[in-house]
Amino acid sequence: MGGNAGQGQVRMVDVARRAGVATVTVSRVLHEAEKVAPATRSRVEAAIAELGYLPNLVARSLVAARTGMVAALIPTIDNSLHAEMIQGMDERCAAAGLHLLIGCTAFSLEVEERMLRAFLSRQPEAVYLTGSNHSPATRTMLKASRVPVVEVASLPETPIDMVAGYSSYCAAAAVLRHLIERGYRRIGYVYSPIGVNDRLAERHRAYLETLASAGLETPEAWRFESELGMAGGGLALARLRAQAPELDAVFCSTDVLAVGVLLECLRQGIAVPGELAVAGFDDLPIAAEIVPALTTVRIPRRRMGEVAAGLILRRLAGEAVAEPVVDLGFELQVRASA
Amino acid sequence: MGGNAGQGQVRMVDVARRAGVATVTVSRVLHEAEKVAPATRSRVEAAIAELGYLPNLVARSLVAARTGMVAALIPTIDNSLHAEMIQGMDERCAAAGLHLLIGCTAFSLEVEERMLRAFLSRQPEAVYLTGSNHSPATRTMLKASRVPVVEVASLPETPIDMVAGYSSYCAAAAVLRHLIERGYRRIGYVYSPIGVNDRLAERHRAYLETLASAGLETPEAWRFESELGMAGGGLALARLRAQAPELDAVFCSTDVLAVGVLLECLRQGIAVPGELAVAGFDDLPIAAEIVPALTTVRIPRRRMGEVAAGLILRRLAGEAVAEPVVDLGFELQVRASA
DNA sequence: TGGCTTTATGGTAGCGCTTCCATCGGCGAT
DNA sequence: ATCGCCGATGGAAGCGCTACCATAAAGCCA
Repeated sequence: MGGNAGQGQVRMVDVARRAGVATVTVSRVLHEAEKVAPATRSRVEAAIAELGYLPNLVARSLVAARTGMVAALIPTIDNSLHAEMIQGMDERCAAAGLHLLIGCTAFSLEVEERMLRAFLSRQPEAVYLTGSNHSPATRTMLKASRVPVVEVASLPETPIDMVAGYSSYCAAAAVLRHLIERGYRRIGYVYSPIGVNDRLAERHRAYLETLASAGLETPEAWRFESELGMAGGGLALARLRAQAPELDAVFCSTDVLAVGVLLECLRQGIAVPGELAVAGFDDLPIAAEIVPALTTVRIPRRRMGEVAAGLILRRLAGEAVAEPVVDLGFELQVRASA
Repeated sequence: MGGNAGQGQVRMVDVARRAGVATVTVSRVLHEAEKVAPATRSRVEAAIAELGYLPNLVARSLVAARTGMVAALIPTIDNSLHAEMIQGMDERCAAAGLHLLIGCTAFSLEVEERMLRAFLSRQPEAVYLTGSNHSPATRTMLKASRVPVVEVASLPETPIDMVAGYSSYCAAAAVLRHLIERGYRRIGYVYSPIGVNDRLAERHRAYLETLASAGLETPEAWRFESELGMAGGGLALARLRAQAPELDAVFCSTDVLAVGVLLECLRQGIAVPGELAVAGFDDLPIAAEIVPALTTVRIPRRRMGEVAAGLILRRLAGEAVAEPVVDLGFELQVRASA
């Protein structure tokens, strides 16, 4: 028996029969009510209410070739950054009657490809992708499907279609330049495993290049790769203090690590920023609250989702999108920690 | 033009033509490959690959009366608790080939009802609902649709169908009893607006009843309702210290507020737990890291999602679910703050 | 009042796929 | 040699709905 309604389902014919009209009239009441005589319309509406009729969108989608669904692929849902982007996206989409089909790629291009194949089979009207790192097959499928695509969070060199992002490189460089301006010269780097995450790769590059171009050193002993999570930040700090006690500042690839570093400093009684300055990336809500407040860079997470939705909606409305690549920028947040 | 593929779409007939077989044979290669002769099968598979054919799941769903989709309604995605539950749910569902259609109700029963109506039109095979507070119309629709339903996070008195939850009342009571055992007698309460959130309502009740049954007071001046967020917790602490300086402990309806309280204590130099004990609810990752570490109660967020998926999958497999209401319990986490 | 448009409704085809039943060789059993 | 059966394939119907075109009734102008 498992599965949905099936046999018991009320169909449009049932409503039509009850109201004494043809099915096409019921369909019209649903979509172009103004073209139906008031008396007929209310009879149909009554029948709909009495039978508790819900139109079958699967059937409608098949004939109308419009599903009203948008496929979104994100690394994981339980990551506040992506959750907020999707939240912004969903609010705009829901308002336009578009529903989100969400899938998690677990930071794997292969999983992304497999999920995309499955999702495209569902005939979404647009696809939301995270970042700019995608497998060739993913790109091919997307091109072939001719569905509008938005890549969110990066600024790809070769965008698939549309983009709502920011430059991780520039944002990280801005934080690092701030540290340099403040006089810090021995700046360490704490980061989580990069994997296929192009944003983390960019931040890494920004760390190396920005310091190099300022004539500063970046020996390997000043870097530490740690599991993502506050505990990871704490561990990283302990290790860095051991292997590179000369550091006067630490840049973290994300606030989660930075908060871990800050809390470890609190535990060990290391004065921030006196003894060691700390800077993060993302501007999570806790950044402004923690003691000392964290210097970081705010990225427009919610806004990226909203803009992504806007781009899709405009495209679906048939409008040409003049600027398919939108750079939402970032904002340096200078606080007490650096 | 806007919208998905349409005209250019490769259909099953195209594959059939190319492979020199009937469409039904292509369908068989896709679903019951063993019934097709090896030679034919590889010819069809070649045609599929050459044309980049993706089956149209909308059409398949219509005839098979199985969409392979599960509708999930949560308050917001950008809430780590719900995100983790959904993450657990999604992992299990994805493994079984079920895709999640996610909608945000923004803590409104009316929005929930509207979204459910829209989602049910898409013929989901199951519905995931948050909490146990739903409008009568929501319940009616669900019953009429005969779709398996799981309510997650609460233990409803009158479940719609299946449940994967825990008791907010018991969990909050456990934290409060711990505070009482530790000798605290003047226990305040910081909470976020309850609205339609039955879990928050239960915690509130637990606060009043647990203290009362221990013979302790709960004057109104010992409670403070604050916006959700760390800043809200900080504000609440400041207010409570002003209006009720006699408090020796504070219980917070969620760790987010508790962390706000803790950080405000740090800022104001209030000794925790010496001067004031603090306890939270949820056991967010930061609870174990913050200084002092937060005493709280861990709820099985990810597990609830997994169990919810398990219940749905068993039901869809046609198995009778003997225990449709699963209580996942909770774990008191005693740490330094109380 | 006739010929015209306008408004309200219905009939029918078909979206892309799967399900059911029919067909057709070929093979072993009698 | 004949029958029956099975494995492999195809034809056709139809899932529930909407798009398109047809039709009938009602209004409008000269």
